[in-house]
Amino acid sequence: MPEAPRPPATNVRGTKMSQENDEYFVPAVFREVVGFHLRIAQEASFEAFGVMAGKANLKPGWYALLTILNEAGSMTPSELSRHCGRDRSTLTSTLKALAARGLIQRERKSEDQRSYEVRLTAIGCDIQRRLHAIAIDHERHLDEILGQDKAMLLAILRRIASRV
Amino acid sequence: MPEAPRPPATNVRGTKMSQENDEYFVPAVFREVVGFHLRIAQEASFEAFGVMAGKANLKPGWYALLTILNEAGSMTPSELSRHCGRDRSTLTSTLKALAARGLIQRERKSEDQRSYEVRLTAIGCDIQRRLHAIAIDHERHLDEILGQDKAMLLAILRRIASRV
DNA sequence: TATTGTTATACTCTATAACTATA
DNA sequence: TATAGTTATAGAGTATAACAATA
Repeated sequence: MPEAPRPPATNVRGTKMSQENDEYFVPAVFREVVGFHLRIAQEASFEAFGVMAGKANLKPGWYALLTILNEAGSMTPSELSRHCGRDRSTLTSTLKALAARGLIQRERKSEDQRSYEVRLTAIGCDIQRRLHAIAIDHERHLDEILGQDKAMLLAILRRIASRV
Repeated sequence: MPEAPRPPATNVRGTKMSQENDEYFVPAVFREVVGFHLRIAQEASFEAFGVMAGKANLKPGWYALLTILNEAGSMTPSELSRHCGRDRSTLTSTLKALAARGLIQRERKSEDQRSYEVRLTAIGCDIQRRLHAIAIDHERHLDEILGQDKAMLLAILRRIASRV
């Protein structure tokens, strides 16, 4: 099924290639492969967001957590981990860092002494807002790239995520 | 910009949620965010491939390398790294493992004693074929999900990757 | 000087298993 | 016994910097 060998490309992703239409390098075998293009597009998008956040000295990895908290008001770490789709244990160190920097506050639950509610502090709200502004900016950029196709892209991606 | 707080969801990705149309959990704020859905779709697709490869006791991470080598015939590690869009140093340990298992062979270049050509052995070709069969299978599954929309999705993803 | 492959090192993100303190 | 949060540990996957050999 792999295509015939090709003259060795001397190119890198991001470099214009004379034989291709794409502006980034794609090994011939992967040209029509959905998973490949999904990965490249996802990496490009995430990196662009990360660069913008980095310029503002903000951790891109905080964005999802802070935003979910901002939306929910408060939540336990276990609830948060379910909202992120990641294991509880992966949140501990991040929550610790967020607390140490005063972005979140923890409050023991009276009904269940094992657990506690996490909520944003004023600083946390501010940082969330700044990250969100970057995300909005990034999304606007994607909107420009996507034009009329955004709704269709989202529908297709949802279909992949729920049925694959 | 974030929407109003919602009742805390008790759900996890993959679980049906009564209030949503999606079959997996999506925090309200991220519902129309391209980057979020890109990530979820990419993870789902990659994981599905990984599960299939795992069942055959094959490392999904080998697929790209072996397939590029199969296509090109032979290549130096530096060339390979450029084709993958990763730093040279990230390939060393994988190439070592592939050589140790007899999937690739290395041959010193006469013109440049610093470098060598990597090519698949018969075993390497076989493993590549098996991984490729899984990839084809996976792609067929995606084709079923995508139907007529595949070409459009690929075009949109290429646009994101090259312009973001 | 520049490049190739390698090493050392580190950082991010993720997971599992076991621990503790509660329930 | 079961659950919430934590810890220890590990494994991908990636990157940068520096080194030896060679160009």
